[in-house]
Amino acid sequence: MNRAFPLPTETADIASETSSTLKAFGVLEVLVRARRPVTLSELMQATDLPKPTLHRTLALFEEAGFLAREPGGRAYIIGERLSRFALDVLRNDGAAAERRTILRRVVSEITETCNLAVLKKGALIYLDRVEAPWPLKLHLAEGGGLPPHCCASGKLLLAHLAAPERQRLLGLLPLERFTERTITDRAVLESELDRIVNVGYAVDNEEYVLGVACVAVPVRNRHGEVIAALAVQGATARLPLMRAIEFIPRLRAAAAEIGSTFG
Amino acid sequence: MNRAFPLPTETADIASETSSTLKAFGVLEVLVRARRPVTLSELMQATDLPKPTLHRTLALFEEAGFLAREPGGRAYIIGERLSRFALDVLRNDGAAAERRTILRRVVSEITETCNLAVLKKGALIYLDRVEAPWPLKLHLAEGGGLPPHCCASGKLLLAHLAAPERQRLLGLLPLERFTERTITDRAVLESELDRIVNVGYAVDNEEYVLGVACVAVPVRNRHGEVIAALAVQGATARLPLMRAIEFIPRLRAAAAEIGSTFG
DNA sequence: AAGGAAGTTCCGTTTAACGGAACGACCAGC
DNA sequence: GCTGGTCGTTCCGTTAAACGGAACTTCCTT
Repeated sequence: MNRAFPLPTETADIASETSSTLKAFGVLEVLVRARRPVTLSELMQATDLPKPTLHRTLALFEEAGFLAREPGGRAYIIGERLSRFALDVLRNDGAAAERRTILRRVVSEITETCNLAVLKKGALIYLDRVEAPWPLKLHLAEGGGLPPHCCASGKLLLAHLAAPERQRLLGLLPLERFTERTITDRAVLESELDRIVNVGYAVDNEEYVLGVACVAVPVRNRHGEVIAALAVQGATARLPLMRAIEFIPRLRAAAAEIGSTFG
Repeated sequence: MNRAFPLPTETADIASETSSTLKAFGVLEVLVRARRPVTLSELMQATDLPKPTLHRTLALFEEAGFLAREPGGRAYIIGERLSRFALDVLRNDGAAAERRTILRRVVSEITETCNLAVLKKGALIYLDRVEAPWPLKLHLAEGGGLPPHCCASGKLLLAHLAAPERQRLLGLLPLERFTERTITDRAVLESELDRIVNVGYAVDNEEYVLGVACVAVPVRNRHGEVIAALAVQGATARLPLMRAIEFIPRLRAAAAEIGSTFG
């Protein structure tokens, strides 16, 4: 099972940890940083833990639904329960409060609704959202998330995926039509994504809901990787796209602040 | 420190968990679902764990940077390390995104709930599941999985096990009765499994829940081995078995796509 | 100052975690 | 089919971490 790329091993030596719980968490951290299914022997190399210990730990997590096995293989992947847990963490952690403060400040300055979103399983999920005090509100993404091909944040995050990942998702997304402006052609969407990477922001000009426009800018971590999208949205009657675009410098500044609240 | 709102307590009893690690994880799950800093005594109520145990667990996480204290208070908040961990989890979901996208497309085409499942320790476990937008939903398999002898995916996966393994499981499964259609006779089940292998799909005609029908087809890896089951399920009022069976060609196509996403 | 509730520490007991070693499954080359 | 090697799984005697009742401290409240 010699894979081309070794796992990241920056982690402090997990093996010397006395608590079984922290050891287990260390294993999960390694596993989660690999962007692919991970085998037991890879984890042995990355963690220096003895084989039976690792095996026991992983079996425990599998049993509990935090991990699962790659079907048809033996490698471990992230389970449903861990995925849910992660989303809860990002929505509720202390840094979320900080991010919300930043969001609130932007909203009060530009008087339009802003939100912060990530991609989860190919759908756009809001981490947070602050409404501007206009009577005309719209409620999106109650549960499962938004289709990424027709909202500014979604297109922005698609645009910044690694090339192979982007290709695969593009090949699979249904590109459902919601308005006459929704991009439903794969080639058109692809060139739109390229354009987004170049100009550094994405727009949604009534592509999902008639009368609603959006502009999104990337939120980057300290390594410059795009990890979330910050967007302003509003009714075009009040916020025509041209006006939304004027907010971009302000959004970028907030995105930088927000980015620094992520590890 | 009596707060106005109690913590969500839906969690399965953490106290009865034998593994210290899972106990600890359960505590984190509770903590993370609260939308605010959480005190030790609140966690005592929510988890039924004894005070010193909780205190030790929390101190451990605090020491390791997974948790922190509310500045100026004693309540626990999410730490930097847990936050980073969560972000890594969400960024890891490439393959899951792909599979879910395929599932979503099928669901939007046939407008019925679909799921992807595997056998784990003799129980049927959902890998993923996408609901159709019908008001009448049913929630199955929250935690431990479904009995395989009375649902389409379960029978399908049993049917494609290697002969000795299949025999062993058949000998062990309790074949509990859930409706008057549940197959509880070992010989009958066995011939049903043989039939399933021949026709290439399995059905559940109200064998587990009255009024719910299912059809499942195999998902195969590149070697042709059955590694998972793709199933459509719905209320018979809307989805009588005959209609579900008409979806089989569509399901097969999706199963082929899904199969190619596995190693 | 007293009473109480929440948080912390102590420490003898218990039990889960540990990991070397043996075993089993799988694959490749012969 | 056999053989050597790798990876995953299980066994089981040993060890040390987790356990939790009880006592203690801190910080409110009255």
